[in-house]
Amino acid sequence: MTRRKVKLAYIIDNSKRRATFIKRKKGLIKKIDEITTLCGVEGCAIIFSQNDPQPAIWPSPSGVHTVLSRFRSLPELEQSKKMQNQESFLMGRIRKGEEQLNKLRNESRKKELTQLMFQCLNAGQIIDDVNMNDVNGLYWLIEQNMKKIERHMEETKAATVVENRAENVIGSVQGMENNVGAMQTQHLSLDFMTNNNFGDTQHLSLDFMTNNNFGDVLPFENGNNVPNRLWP
Amino acid sequence: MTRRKVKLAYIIDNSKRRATFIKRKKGLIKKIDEITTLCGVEGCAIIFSQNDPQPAIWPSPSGVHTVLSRFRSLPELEQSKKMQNQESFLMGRIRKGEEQLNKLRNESRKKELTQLMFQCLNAGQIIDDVNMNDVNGLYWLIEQNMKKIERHMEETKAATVVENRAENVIGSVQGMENNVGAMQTQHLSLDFMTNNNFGDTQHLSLDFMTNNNFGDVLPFENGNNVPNRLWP
DNA sequence: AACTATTTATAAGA
DNA sequence: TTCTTATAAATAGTT
Repeated sequence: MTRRKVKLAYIIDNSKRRATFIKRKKGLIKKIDEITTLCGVEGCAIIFSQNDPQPAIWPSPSGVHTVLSRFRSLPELEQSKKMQNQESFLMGRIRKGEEQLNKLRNESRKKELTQLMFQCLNAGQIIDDVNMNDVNGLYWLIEQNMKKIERHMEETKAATVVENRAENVIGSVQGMENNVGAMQTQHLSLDFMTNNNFGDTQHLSLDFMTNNNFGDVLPFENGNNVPNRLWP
Repeated sequence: MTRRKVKLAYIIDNSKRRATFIKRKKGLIKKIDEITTLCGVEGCAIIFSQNDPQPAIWPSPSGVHTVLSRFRSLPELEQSKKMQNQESFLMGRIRKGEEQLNKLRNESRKKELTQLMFQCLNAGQIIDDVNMNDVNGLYWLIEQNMKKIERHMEETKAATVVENRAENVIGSVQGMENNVGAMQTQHLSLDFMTNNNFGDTQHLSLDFMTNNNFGDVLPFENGNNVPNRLWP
């Protein structure tokens, strides 16, 4: 500074502050321009003025793109030890969004499967356009429901499953594996009935074979893995 | 600069460039810190060094958070005329993500409603824990399906709806409005049947009243509005 | 918006 | 590298 060494604190006086802001903003941009040119480096800056809700300033031009994709492609947030802050807010934001997306995808897939299950129950059979992937999904879903029911039974010590109105589906699974050369096939027969909360029960039996491991579920990001989507 | 006026161009000499980078980076951060403090303004900067794939530098700490949420809340990307660049790559990324989220939310809600509809159809009545919101949703869903069916009939000129295997639900809606003082109530009776692709049909009739406009759907971001979520 | 007295930033040298 | 220092740049206060 000049004429007087200024003390580093919020400038109360409105016009003075505004003037300073404008001057320093200009200087800042110049500095950033210089460092990028001199050092062959990508960089950008954002500044919001306070009363002026004027958007922001972005110094370097295409730099923003490069900077941010590089930033994004960092191996791990952990690597950001060298960042002068603890955590990148923006990356956090994106990560959060992606988590939400994954969660929603899982929920969505679960709903699809439940719907498919009910459709099958309505039809009394596996309906035509159910592919292997969906059968895996159904298998997974039924397993989950069974686990839930088992937990619930454990808790309530209820004698009969049918009276358990909290759950929709009970099932029994018998598995049998054959190894045919390198190809592993499995025969599975599912036999389940519903207690669909409205008094009536329905039966469905699935019978199929596959060369997939039924236990395989696709790797989703967050906790409760759901086999992948039914409809693209 | 000093000792000599430096010409603004890429510094060829490696060590010289590195030294300059370090010095100027430090200076830059200080400047940003100063402007934010002095002017009560939020700002941040990212710089990647070039050979050093060291992540980046983030000057202001919590500033990043505020800066970016403000940046996000800008009325329109169009407003970014003042930005010294054309378009924020990162914001695009975030916006895309949000669009995906919204789309998925809508799909998800639609699946919930479809499931609920089938449950109702199974039960032959509106099941107990269906709230007004869900009834609105059902109404909406049925309307959508009806529209679809109508469009399809239009296209195929098919005489009977029951033979239309592409759709699940047909319905008829009769509405009647009374204005009771300031409070507007509506009596609606829904009467619909399904052709659930498996040969059998099911009937459901809903009878209810409300002081909501059934036509109201909650404002979702993208296109095809779906009434809001069934389960929190 | 321009001016300048000073403070700051920093290129080059040690 | 780090420190020193001469000098270029930035800018607070003033007009």
